[in-house]
Amino acid sequence: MVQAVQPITSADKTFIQLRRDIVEGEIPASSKLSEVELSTKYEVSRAVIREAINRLESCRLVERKPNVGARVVSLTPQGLKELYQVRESLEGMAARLAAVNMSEEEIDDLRALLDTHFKNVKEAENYYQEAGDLDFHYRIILGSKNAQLMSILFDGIYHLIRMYRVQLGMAGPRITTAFDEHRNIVNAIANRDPELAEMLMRRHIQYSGNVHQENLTKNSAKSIS
Amino acid sequence: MVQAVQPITSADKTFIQLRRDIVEGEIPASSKLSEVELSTKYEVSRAVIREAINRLESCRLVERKPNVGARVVSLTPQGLKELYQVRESLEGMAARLAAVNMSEEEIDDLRALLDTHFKNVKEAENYYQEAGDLDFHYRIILGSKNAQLMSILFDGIYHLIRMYRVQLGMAGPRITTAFDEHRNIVNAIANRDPELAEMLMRRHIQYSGNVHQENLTKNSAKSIS
DNA sequence: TGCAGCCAAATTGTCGACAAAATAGCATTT
DNA sequence: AAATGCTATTTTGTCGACAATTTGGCTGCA
Repeated sequence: MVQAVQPITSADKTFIQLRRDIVEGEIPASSKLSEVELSTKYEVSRAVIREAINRLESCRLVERKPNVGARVVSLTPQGLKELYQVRESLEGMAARLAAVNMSEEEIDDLRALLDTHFKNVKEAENYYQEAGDLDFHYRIILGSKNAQLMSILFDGIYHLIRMYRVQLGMAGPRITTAFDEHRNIVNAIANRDPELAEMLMRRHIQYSGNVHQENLTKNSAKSIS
Repeated sequence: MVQAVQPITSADKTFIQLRRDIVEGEIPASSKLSEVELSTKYEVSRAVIREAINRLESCRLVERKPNVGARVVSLTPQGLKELYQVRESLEGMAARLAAVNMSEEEIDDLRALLDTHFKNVKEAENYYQEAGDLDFHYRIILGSKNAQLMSILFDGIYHLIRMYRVQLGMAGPRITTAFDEHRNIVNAIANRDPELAEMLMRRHIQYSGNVHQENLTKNSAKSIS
């Protein structure tokens, strides 16, 4: 028996499209979201747009004021810092839980993934870089087997962080060092060492967060001058 | 000049009312939420109900399937466990950040609060217990000065945890020991010791989580027999 | 009896219209 | 000229109706 694909409503599609446009910067940060304007642009009724905006609000990608309207959130160094703090905490916990809950098979797959990425990265320096990093974190979060954790990270934090990365052009170098960090984390998980796995993951995210912070202040200084 | 109160829309009120009814169990767990039924019950249009349900979904209090409808989430031991794992992680981080970001005045206030609660608890054993505990955690999360953290905890996790507590009747005793734990956490924050504050907070939540877990399994065993 | 397909009822998804509120511009006053 | 108050316009909030989809039950057939 084939699993029937879940039907996607118009509101779903509009939400996903809108989210994409906001994250990728086609709808710029801090800009106002007019319901009528968007409903003509995306060719759906205002009700659909309203539902999409509501969902975007609960992702914290837009902010709404009653009777006034919705704006895309504005990007601030403070905001990015806060995001990374939450991410560090949650993914640290994810690594801790993964060290307990991941199956041996999942761990083997994760190792294989790392090898593949390593080869690809050596060949085409930074093409696979972001995708590889994402894959890695994605699997560990899945490995935590904690639905709340997954929901908060995948539906919320990750889109926000990506928004910062795309719009402030923060392609962290750090390729080879990040790779060693990834490998150490997998080893900790394979050794069923939750404390170490958490600690390594938290450090790993702290480092990448710091890099982004620096890029951000550098870039905003540039754009001011 | 007086700060104007933010206008509250019908959808806001309905959302808050619905959330209350779900958390307090007046709308039982796992029950279906019919839009027409609710719109007659709360005397608002279906559009308002839909918006409220959408927001409840992003709080993870209800689950929706396209073209089928929304159900209140079901309460499972696994679900409670996952919630406490996330809570431990996030509030641990909150305590860590509070140790850095809370002002001296806020710390003094927190100390005063603890004293007040201690007296009240001694007088009327468990009346102030829950409110006191809530107050304490609330202030530390505020003290983190991290908007993401606050939003995830206040808007999401806390209502869900309360739902479990109310509906599965988990009034943890643990009054005096919890008090000592609270005091130690405040001391760590006052000493500007982030690592210790985080560790103590995480333990504190682990303990209370364990108590609730036990109550839960006990109660569900009871209700089965 | 069991099962497949179909039909009817109920439920959700979408839409356009109206009501209420906020905003912007203009006139008036000091 | 600046500030205040009013009015017109725009924008959001709410509603009821229609369309699309699912669900439950019925009929007919093997």
